[in-house]
Amino acid sequence: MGNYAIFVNLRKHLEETDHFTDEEFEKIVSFLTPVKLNKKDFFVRQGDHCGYLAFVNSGCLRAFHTDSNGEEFTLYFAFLNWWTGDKTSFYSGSPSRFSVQALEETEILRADRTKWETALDTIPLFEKWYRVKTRKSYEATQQRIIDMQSQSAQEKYLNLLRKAPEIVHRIPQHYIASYLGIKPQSLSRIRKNIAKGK
Amino acid sequence: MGNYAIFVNLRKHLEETDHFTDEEFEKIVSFLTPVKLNKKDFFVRQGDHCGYLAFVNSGCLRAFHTDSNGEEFTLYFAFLNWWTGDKTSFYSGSPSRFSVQALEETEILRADRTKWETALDTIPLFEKWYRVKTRKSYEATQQRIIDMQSQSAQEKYLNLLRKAPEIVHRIPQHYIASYLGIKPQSLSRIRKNIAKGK
DNA sequence: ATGATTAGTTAACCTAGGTGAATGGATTCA
DNA sequence: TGAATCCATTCACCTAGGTTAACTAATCAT
Repeated sequence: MGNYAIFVNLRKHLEETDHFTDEEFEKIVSFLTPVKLNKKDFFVRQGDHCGYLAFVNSGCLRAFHTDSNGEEFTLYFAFLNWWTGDKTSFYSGSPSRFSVQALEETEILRADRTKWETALDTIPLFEKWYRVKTRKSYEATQQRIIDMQSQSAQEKYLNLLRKAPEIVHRIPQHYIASYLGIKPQSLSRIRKNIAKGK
Repeated sequence: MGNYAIFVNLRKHLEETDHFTDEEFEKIVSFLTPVKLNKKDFFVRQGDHCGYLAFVNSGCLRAFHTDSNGEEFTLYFAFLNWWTGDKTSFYSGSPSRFSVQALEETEILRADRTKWETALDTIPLFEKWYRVKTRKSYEATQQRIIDMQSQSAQEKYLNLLRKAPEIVHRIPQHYIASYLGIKPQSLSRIRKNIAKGK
């Protein structure tokens, strides 16, 4: 089975919620393909079919939607131990509603549709794990809607700083702005206001 | 088994995606309790444990979050054939992040946690149905984030009118405003602008 | 029926964030 | 190593939507 080191994170991640036997884990791993992405490589482009899901093993990706005016909006950043890909597209074959692009050199474990289905069908614990995972993603997305609505841009930025400093410090500011739903100039202004004690 | 009429919608709803045998369907139904809600009754209050999920059989509910300033934001309206309830709270026992309140006299089919688990565990097709359903909710929520971000209030309102006229015409305007993320006065202004040809 | 809340509208003014343009620093790439 | 981008910042001005408050039309409760 060759290089196990690159599956260490995955195992730790899976075992945060469930305990998998070595056998089960090796089976899961056999359905995944390690892939390297260079900075700016796309994992999937909006409009294309998203044929894969990906587990982030190192590096960082950005998922973003481009609207009809060409404006980008960042849905999320995917770091170590995140899963990414447009599930709607993955499952139904519809065009992906967002792009996912590497912000730096990034290593992912890639699952294609048929392998994924086989994994879910043949490893009951994995299926259970995935069900809970999907539910949690749903909950996080619902929470994001609430947060988007109930906070000013400055509050959102300060909260991001508190809850995820690694995002703020690792990622170019114009992407942070696009995550907060504002323009880079506005983020600059907000940062200036914060610097001089609001 | 008494009154089957109130389960007709549920059956049609389930069979949109999967075909259930009479046996399976009766089993599912046996895990549900019909409940009547009067106008303004709460199905769950934000902060309380959400002990149930509900299928809407008639009437209409509103799911809304109240933020720290007391401002309400409507997450969605639940009509015929919608499911509602805060799943996070339902599954983990955490406080519900939003309230769900009847906007008119409403009939729901209510599932409590243990019954629901039993249904999922003992009816594989139901489990499969539920998995797909959860995924679709997730996708819809992700789409809502995209829409919230990429449209002005006026565009959101016009789109809502196009895509869901029954919402706009059945529901008091201040709730529509809170769904769009604006104040009732602003919705009035927008409606006036639209009336005089933008 | 009648007074009392609740819903919708309008208007004058305010503010957070957008726009466009200019500047300087940092990367990238030939 | 130098031209070309790209990134972050600043500023002057603009605009969508918020705020306050007044007025009217509906609903509701007794």
